[in-house]
Amino acid sequence: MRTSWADVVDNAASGSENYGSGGGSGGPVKPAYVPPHLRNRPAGAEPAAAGPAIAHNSVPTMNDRLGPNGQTSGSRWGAPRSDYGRPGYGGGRGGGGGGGWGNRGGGREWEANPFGNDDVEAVEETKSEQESNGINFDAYEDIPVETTGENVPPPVDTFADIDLGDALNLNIRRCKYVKPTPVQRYTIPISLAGRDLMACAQTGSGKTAAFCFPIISGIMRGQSAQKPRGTRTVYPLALILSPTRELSCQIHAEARKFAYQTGVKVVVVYGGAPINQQLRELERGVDILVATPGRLVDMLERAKVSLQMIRYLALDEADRMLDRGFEPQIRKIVEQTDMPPRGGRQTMLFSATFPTEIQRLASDFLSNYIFLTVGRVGSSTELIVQRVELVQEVDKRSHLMDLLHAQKDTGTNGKQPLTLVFVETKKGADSLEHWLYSNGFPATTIHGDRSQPEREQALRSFKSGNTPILVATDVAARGLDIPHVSHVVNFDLPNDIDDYVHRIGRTGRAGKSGLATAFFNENNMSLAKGLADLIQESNQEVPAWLTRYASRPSYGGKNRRSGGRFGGRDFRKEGAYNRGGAVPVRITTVAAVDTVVVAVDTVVAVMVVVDTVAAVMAVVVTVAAVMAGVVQVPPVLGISFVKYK
DNA sequence: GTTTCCT
Repeated sequence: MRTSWADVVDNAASGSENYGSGGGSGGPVKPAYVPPHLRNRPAGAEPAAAGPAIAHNSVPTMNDRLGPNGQTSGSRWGAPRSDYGRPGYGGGRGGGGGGGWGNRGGGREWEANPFGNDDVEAVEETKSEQESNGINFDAYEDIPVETTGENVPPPVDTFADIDLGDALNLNIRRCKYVKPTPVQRYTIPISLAGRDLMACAQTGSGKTAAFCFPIISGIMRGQSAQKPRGTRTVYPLALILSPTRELSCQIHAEARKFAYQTGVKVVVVYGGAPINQQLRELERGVDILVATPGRLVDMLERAKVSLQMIRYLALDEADRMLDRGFEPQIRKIVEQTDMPPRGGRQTMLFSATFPTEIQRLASDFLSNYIFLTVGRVGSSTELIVQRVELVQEVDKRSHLMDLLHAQKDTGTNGKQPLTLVFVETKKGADSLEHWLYSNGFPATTIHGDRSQPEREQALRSFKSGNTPILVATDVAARGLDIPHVSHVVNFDLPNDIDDYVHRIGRTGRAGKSGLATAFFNENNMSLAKGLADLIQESNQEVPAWLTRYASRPSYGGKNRRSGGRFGGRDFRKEGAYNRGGAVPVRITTVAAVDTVVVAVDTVVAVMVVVDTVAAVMAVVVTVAAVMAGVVQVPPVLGISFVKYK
């Protein structure tokens, strides 16, 4: 039987004091002012020849790493690498593309243009579309930011302030990203400085770009060691892990845009799809590997992939990746493979939420990291109008139908707005979808019992508006960037307030507003306090009945918020025994005040059960002293010390 | 009690 710190903490259902918000990927950005020197440039212009928009330092090193085939890559900043023997990158289809790129190499492949329109000038042409697809930067004004850690690099105000490289800068313009979002302003300099990072930022605030840009930039400019040769094993330089297949696909699609014509190759692997096809893709070259944990473990065990060259590790939805369900696989990937240890790689963890106990776990993977929170608790969700309605189980369906009927009339252009309905179980999802469909509502469903093609079809059908109602389990709760979701219905509320935060974060993205409705009844009492506090912190009115439930001690449940502070707190700052960077003793109060879990590091842990608050404090002080080597263990209070692993 | 994550 496996026992770990994670299990202890997780089973303990500890009360934590942490909270964050947000979590998503970069959405579309408001087209805006293009400085004169960037105007009228041929879209496909070879940056190295066209003259950099940003003065790059003249690093005298060549990117001379060897590709899997042993060819030398002659490229550095801006220029496409030829280390996979690719041919001319072909400029790009459609208007404007063309020139410059792709006069190198002579290989076999053509890099598909991930952009619909390759013309940088389109940035200006689409100014009139601001309202429809722009990030509402006004929504990001005055966002409180907290950073902790040693020597935190200062934020930047514009992409031009960052030395990302010509090719990447061009892609940023192609993406119509004009100005970095707050999380990007802070994380990109931190990442470029080579620092490890734990970042909490709001849903839909642009985290994907925040970790992709520095990785791509770093690989473009990086000195690289020679990859081992003579095997069919592939050696990615960066690994991005995410908790669902669809999210990995989404990250891959985003990253491919950012990496277009940089020579940096991005590949995604995930379950439910033919593995041989993915292996072939890998063998054509991979710098950045985006993966779900299961499929990656499979490939590692088959020795198809080696992590020994990994320079960057990013965990998206990092708190989910380190909770009980995923933690063993993540440990296997990060700690039990040939991946360089922490300190030997750069590790970046991102999520909208970061419970304290997960921060503790996460610190195992980090080295002298910077902790960053962007966004006040509440500001993350102020754009999302939250409604909580008292609905009994038997009334849920008819109540949902009322909501759907009501908003049918509010749709624009004769189209019903997109509604995402979360349920607790896979069976429940199928059953609700069937019921909706037979009642004349075009719905589809996404959950883990459906085949991967079915899941992807459901998502496409929802996005396109063909079936404007999507019934989903938590597979769709995190990270997915689905434009135009105007309403999230928590048909069944989740057990964890953090899951609620992520679910409602599927609407109100990129600074837009959204609506979230929750059906609350006696089965959700444990969520009452968390929900009431969250709504309160979002400056919205809490229903009186919910306040009453929340104030009942037995129903209050845990409150993971940190007193209306920022989106999360660096757990290193908490407690009296862990000041400074090192963490001599980690303490979690569990459930009630009668249980304390103390961990000294990942190897040794002690569980102590006592019965009064005073005893808890006595134990804490004692254990801390013991661990610090100050005193011998006294036989205090009949404490049982359980050592494991 | 559930949901993700290799066949």
